[in-house]
Amino acid sequence: MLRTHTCGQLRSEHIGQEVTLCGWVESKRDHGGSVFIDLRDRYGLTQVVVGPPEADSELIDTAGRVGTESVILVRGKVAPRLEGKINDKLDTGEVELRCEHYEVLNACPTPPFTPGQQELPGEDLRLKYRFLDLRRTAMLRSLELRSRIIKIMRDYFAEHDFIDVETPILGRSTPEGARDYLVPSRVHPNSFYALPQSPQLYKQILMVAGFDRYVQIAKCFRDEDLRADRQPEFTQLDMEMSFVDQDDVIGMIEGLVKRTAKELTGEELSLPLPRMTWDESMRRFGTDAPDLRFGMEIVDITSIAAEVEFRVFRGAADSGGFVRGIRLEGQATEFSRKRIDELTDYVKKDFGAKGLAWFRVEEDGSLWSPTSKNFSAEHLQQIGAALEAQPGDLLLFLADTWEVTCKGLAGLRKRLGAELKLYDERAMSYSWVTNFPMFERDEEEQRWVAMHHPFTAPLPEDLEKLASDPAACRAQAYDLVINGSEAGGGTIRIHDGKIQQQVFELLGIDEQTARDRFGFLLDALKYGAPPHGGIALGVDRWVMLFAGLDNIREVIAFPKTQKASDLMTEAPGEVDAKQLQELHLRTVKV
RNA sequence: GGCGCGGUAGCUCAAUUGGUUAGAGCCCCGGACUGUCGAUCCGGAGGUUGCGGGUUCGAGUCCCGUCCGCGUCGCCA
Repeated sequence: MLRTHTCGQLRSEHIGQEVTLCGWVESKRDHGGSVFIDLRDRYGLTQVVVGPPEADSELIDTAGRVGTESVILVRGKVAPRLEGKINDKLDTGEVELRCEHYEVLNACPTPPFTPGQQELPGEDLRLKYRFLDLRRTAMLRSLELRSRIIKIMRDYFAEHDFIDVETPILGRSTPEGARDYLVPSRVHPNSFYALPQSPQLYKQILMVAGFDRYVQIAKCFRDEDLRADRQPEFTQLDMEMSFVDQDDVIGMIEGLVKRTAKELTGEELSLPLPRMTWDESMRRFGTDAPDLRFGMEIVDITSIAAEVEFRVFRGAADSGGFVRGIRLEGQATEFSRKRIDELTDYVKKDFGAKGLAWFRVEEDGSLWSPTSKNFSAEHLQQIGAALEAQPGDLLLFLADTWEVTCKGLAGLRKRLGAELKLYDERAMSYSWVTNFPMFERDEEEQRWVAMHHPFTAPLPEDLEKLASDPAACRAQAYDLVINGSEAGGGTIRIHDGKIQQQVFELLGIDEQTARDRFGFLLDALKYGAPPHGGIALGVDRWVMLFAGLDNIREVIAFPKTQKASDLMTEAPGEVDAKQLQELHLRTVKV
């Protein structure tokens, strides 16, 4: 080692020792007669003093000219800080290193930004110079946290007899689900591998193989548009268990959640975690991933709306739609017309709502709105009562299809919850959403599509609905929700070839197609498949949520931009004509 | 693909209704300084206002196109 200690290590007990430190020049204070250098490495910051009597004027001069972010080595004795000069902002603030020997290991030209600077540079710059950005303490902490979380996960599953198995990255494209990333085959002209969207099929095969408990920290790839919490390549903790039901899988994960919460936040969670069915979640929160850190639940007033004169409400109710609303406690006077117009714009543009109806609750408890003359006093009173309105509240309503009211109100609730700071940002909320529907209707293509994936088992009591009423058929599927974010999702799988066949039929996958695409799985299910199920946890999201961040890129060392490029390596890039030729590919001008 | 925000000095930002030579802080360069820790003081350098076109006597500012970054909807079994 070039060094004897790290920059975060020295304390008063080291006073008098001769030590060598290596690190980056975080900052420099040049007084002419002596120079103070803050030397930084991963472990901390130590003040180095280059001055008399240890250093001669030439050394002082040299040190005074060192550039920020240069890598240097300094040797000297640890000395106490002068009387009253202790820096309690630093762990090493009681001491300093009096430099006797100084070496520049690598000089740094003026960097585009420095890790220690006050204002955070633009994100594009941070991504281009990620090696500088990663020197920032905040990035270091995020990635340390990530490392800790992954270790907790690995330890936990190892203790519970899970086998860590690696599954292939080069696989076969499965047309269901997200868009695949494709890799052309050199050996097989016109054929392509697909990068895994998840190790789903492999882990089921491992269950058939009798592995009983499988786990993997798996990279997954989906060629879909990005979001603040979504990257095209991401990490899942993927697991699968045999001879289990939904409660077994949930119980296993709850143990992990409890341990993680305990180790990271010190919070002692009481299990089991709250559970809610999908139906209930949509009814109360309009989303399958409700943020339970605050209330502001959705209230349905369709039955009242059906009676009123106001056309927007009655029209929605008469045409099979819904009128649902939320209550903003004490916000009547806080929300100007302009602010309400902004919210109206938001629900129109983002969720296709036709408008946003609102009422102010007056001092006497009566409801007022620009449209209140279209309501009888009695109806207004009923609406107020339904939402438990108090004087000073603001009530917001959407009158639309079930779907639009769900999405719009869930959007409003999420946005307003954050804007009005209705919850403690450090608070964590964990819960399960269960009993998802098996199928969704794809109106464009006029067919059923699997809500989770085509291997999801229906609830035993809904088995006959597969044939009679697919829309009402519920699945043995469960999502873990943390702070309104989907932090994981899993299912019990179909282990019966006949039921699998039935699901494929319903999805419009005929026997031949099923055989072509999933023949190996159907074979495996035939040759002695145990009942099995599992879950995949979004590792990046876990880290993001436990770090209290709202952006997944902050917990990934080398993330991609919204257009899926890497600004540092400039991936993706063009390739040589020769490479294309070997792959039997030709590009087309766009 | 839609909607929205942004792009001005190396960095973070400002620039009135379209009007003088596009400013400030930080950084950088030179000088001063025996204790600073956001050092201080003096002086200085630094600009194709993302790119292309248009309107205008005059464009950082208005219009059209385009590229890039961010947010969001669609999308994400």
